[in-house]
Amino acid sequence: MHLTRYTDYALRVLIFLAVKGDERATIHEIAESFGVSRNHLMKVVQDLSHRGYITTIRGKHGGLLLSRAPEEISLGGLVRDTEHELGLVECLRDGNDCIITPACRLKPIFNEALEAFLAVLDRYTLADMLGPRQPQLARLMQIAISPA
Amino acid sequence: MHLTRYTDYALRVLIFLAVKGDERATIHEIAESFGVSRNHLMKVVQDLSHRGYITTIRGKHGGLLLSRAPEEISLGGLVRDTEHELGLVECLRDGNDCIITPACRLKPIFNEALEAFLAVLDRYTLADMLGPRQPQLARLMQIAISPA
DNA sequence: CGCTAAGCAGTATTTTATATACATGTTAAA
DNA sequence: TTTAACATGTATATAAAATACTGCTTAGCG
Ligand code: SF4
Ligand code: SF4
Repeated sequence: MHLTRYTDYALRVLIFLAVKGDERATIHEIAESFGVSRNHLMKVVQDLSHRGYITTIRGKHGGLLLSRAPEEISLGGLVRDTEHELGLVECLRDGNDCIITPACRLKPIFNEALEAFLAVLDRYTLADMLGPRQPQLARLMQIAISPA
Repeated sequence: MHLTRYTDYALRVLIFLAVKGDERATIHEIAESFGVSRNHLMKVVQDLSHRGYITTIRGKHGGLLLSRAPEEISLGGLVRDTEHELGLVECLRDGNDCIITPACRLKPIFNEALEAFLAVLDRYTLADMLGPRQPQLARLMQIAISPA
C-alpha cells in the first residue's frame, strides 16, 4: 500500500511554499531542491493551482505562492484531491470482474478503513508541518531565509 | 492508494475455504472460480500456509483447508501479513533520499493514519465475511454445497 | 510398482502504473 | 524584443506487480 509520489510531491511543494512564506518560489527551484523531475513537478503544480491551493505567476520573476493560509490547508483534503485512485481493491475500481462482488462484505469494510485513514489526516493541516522545525526545514531545502 | 491483488487474492482464498468448510478445495478450483492466475494463487497459498492460515495436503485428492476457525482470522492481521510494503511514502521505505526527512512531520502522521486504517480491519474477522450471505457466496463461487 | 493428481519452488516474461523526458506554446517583466 | 517563468500534450523509461513457464516432490490409487 503506497501513496503515489505525485501526492507526496504535492505535499513537498506546499511545505516548500509555506516555508518560503511571502516570497515566490519557482518550480525549477523546488525540483532542484528535492532532486526530482521538474516536468513531473510541473504537473503537480498545475493540479494544485487548478484546485486553488496555490497561485501561479507567469513571466519573468514569476513563481508560486500559497493561495490559502497553511492553517486552511487540510492534509486529508489534499490527499483526497491528489491521490486520484483511492479504490483500494478491484471491486472499487473500474473494470471490476471479481465474481463475488455482490455478496462480498469486504468492500464496505475497506471503505470504512479508508475513511478512518483519511479522518486522521483531516485532523492535520499544513501549519502542523511547520512549527518549531521551520528553520531546520528551511536549511534542508536550502532556502535562504529572507530577512523579512 | 491500492492494496495489491496479492492481498485481495489471499482474502478470496480464505473466503472460498471458509465457505467450503470441511471439504478440501484445490488451488486449481479456486483459480478457475475467480478467473485468476493459478500460478500467482499458488504463491499466495504457500504464503498463507507458511503463516499458518491454511493447511495444505499434497498428492492425489489433496487440497487446502483453513487451519484456524474463521473467527480467529483477523483481517488486520492478514493484511499486515500479506501486504508486504506498508511504507506509504518514500521516507518509510528503503532507499529514501527525501532531503527533508529529518524535519518532516508527515511521517508520523502517515503512520498514525495507517494504524487507524489497520485498527478498523482489526475489528473484523473472516467470520464477518460469511454470515447470512454464505449461500449467495457459494453460488457465486460455484461451490456445490455439500449435503454434509 | 507405477500412474496420476495434487502442491512446491524458482525463474522468466508480460502487463500496468507511475514517473520522467521531450517538444512546443504562452505570458509578462525588464 | 528578449528572457525567464508557467502551460500543455505526448512519448518514453522505470519499477512493481501479475502472470507464465519449467521442473520437482508428495501421496493416493489401482
Ligand atoms: S468483492 Fe471482495 S474479494 Fe472481490 S475484489 Fe472486492 S473486496 Fe476483493
Ligand atoms: S520526509 Fe516528508 S516529504 Fe519526504 S518523503 Fe517523507 S513524508 Fe514525504
